Amino acid sequence: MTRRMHRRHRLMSSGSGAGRSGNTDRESSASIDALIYRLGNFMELSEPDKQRLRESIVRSITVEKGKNLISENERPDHVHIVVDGWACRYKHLADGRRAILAYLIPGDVCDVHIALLDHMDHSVSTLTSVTFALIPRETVNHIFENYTSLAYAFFWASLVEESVQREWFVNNTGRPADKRLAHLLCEMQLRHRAAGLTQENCIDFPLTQQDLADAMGITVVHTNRVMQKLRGDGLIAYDNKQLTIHDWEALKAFGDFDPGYMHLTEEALKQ
Amino acid sequence: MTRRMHRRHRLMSSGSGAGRSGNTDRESSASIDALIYRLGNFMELSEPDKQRLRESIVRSITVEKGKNLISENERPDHVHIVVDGWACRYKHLADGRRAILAYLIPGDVCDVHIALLDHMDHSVSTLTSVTFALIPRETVNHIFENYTSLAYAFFWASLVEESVQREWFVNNTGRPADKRLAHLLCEMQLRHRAAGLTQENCIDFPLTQQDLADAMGITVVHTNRVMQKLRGDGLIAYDNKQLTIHDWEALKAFGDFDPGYMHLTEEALKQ
DNA sequence: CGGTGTCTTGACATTTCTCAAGTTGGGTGG
DNA sequence: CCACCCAACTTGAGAAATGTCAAGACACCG
Repeated sequence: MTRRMHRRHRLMSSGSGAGRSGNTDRESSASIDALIYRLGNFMELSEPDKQRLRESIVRSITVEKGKNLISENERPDHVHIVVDGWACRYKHLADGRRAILAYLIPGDVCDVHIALLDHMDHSVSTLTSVTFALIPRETVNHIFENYTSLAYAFFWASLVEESVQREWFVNNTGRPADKRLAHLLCEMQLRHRAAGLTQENCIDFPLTQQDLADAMGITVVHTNRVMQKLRGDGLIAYDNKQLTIHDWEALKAFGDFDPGYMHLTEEALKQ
Repeated sequence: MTRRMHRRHRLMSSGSGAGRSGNTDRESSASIDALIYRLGNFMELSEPDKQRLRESIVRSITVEKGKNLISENERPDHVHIVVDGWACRYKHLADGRRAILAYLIPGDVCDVHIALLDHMDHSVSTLTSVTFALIPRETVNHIFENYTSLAYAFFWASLVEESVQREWFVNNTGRPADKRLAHLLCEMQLRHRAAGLTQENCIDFPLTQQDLADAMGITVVHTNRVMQKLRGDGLIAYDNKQLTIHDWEALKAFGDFDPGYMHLTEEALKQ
């Protein structure tokens, strides 16, 4: 009776990779492969389902660095999916600081929430220049109501995001700043790997120390010192917006990083 | 084409309230009204849907205080719903401390995750003696695949929980301990009110200071001092496991509490 | 070549932790 | 009914982590 879905891992559909960096013109044709790749982590999407997703995209837009895409309390008409670049969820604190709740990288859905909730409870803005693919809200609702397997896939993605949010909570609540940073870097490395955006132990890392500080809930000054410590200990290197993890096992151990919460497949973990 | 669901607020079905405290024998008949009440916050469930939910419950269990209900990495066979008492989600930190991720009160679903994910990424345990209603996982999957409106309702509950988790993240990451506690108490008061579990400005509050400390990521000692401060300032009173909020507006202001993230209806907010 | 954003450094202030020792209150066996 | 026991709550004093402020260094861009 119950058709169980098993987690399966598929390579991205032939010949098309989620844009690595810079602007290839593939993106302007609303490449949603990053999302399909990600959803495919949970279940194998059928060709018709994939096609359905691709056709749902009405257009794609590019937003320059540091701009608000969605503001708290709005109800956007479209669901946005990151195709290229880094964005973040955030809220403002009473004293004016910005609390970053999540980093969004290619394949991440910014706002499924608005398919069901009547307002955004946080904002989304870009940390680099970002390209988004847009699906009308009505289309998303239509998908939910007519294609169970796609609905499952979106629900799955949402549950995984919730799990990541819980781990961020644990990270910021229970670990000192140095381990906190180590843990965060481990996660970003793995998420990039799982999205096919990494060469070896190196990822594009265009964030400023302020961006990191706002996510970890510490000051820039302290972020700087903690970063120097990790560098000094030979765990990481950072140069020209490229982050290199010199000693993955050591960084993982130091940051108490256990990737179980990311719900990745075996393949994505090893790769 | 798209049938939009509007948020509606309904009183609990006649004559039955979510168990207030103590053990009434109503609970042993697998009262799931707390959940129906909660889901009903988003949309009016049809009578057949309500019936479907009630019939899904195969049994209810009572677990004594301080016991693990679900452990990390397990995949329980049933979805658990709190009917009476307080439980929590938590993870262990490397140094042995416990990080509480969420408090679960009547109407909260402990583990929908396992309908889609293959393992729990955190544990659930009781903070008081707790009664749970159980729905077999297979039944939940069946509901998802055959009753769109109920599936929507569960998805909605999951999105709201995610939103609450984000706010907990902001709270612990961006606010000092005293405001953190004020914010937490505001939330618990409102959640109880929205679940019909409050008289005036007073709620059952059976948590120890250790339970609070583990949720806020501070030590018991500091929790104690901060609590005294709120009491000293005349914001709250705490006696005999009853929490009284003397000055709601002041507590709200002090804790920067804005209930938007809870996605409650107007009615639930005013009441 | 100057300017602006980002990174880095130092000295001192504040929050929170640690440890260690009471105190209180409800429950339980004699 | 008393005596004691244990969990929970309180208190104090000193230590550690992180914040604040202020200034200088670096680097990229127009």
